[in-house]
Amino acid sequence: MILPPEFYARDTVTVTQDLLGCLLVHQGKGGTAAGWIVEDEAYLKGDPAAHSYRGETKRNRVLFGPPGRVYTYLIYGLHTCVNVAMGPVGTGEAILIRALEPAFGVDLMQKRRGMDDPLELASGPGKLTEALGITMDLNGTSLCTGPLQIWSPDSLPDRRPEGWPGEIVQTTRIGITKAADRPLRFYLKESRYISRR
DNA sequence: ATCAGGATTGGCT
DNA sequence: GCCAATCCTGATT
Repeated sequence: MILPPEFYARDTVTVTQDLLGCLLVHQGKGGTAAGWIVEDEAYLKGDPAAHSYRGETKRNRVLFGPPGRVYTYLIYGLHTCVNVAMGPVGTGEAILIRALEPAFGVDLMQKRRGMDDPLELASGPGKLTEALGITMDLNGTSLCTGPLQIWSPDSLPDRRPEGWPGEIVQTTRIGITKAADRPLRFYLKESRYISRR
């Protein structure tokens, strides 16, 4: 089943861990594709590394809306990254989804990425958006009612992500310069589908 | 109006 | 390991 609004209306770090093993599904142009979430990061209130740190702007305004909405942004003029807006209205917290294990629509993901290796299809924040066809027009849509959704792994008992349920590893976040020491990155220890750098 | 820099990736040394 | 690609946003002049 699709994760309900109540799932997101909880502590951000808790939800960041609970999202591991859940299925990110996108019903987009060209078809549907999905992957298990195996790596993600939390960006909190008062966090210098968070896009919301300097207050609300045109770009980050969905972060300050209700939890459970999609926040997308363009990085390095090349790649789209996808987040879940978190915290009560006005808080501006977020969860960055960093890596997926391909699960459904793998052929479509391969076509979009222009490569075959399942280990490389969605093992990074820019890779996974390309593989699922996630673009900036999804910014602000609801994960509970929109074309991009997150499903509970318990509702799909026939297939399981590698290493789930299992040990969750917590480390520092990747690719940031501010607040680089905060341990807010989480991933499934036994998964081979984690981002490299 | 201008400009520095970024929650990345892929290719080359 | 190093570096270019590529462009939008936010801060500054």
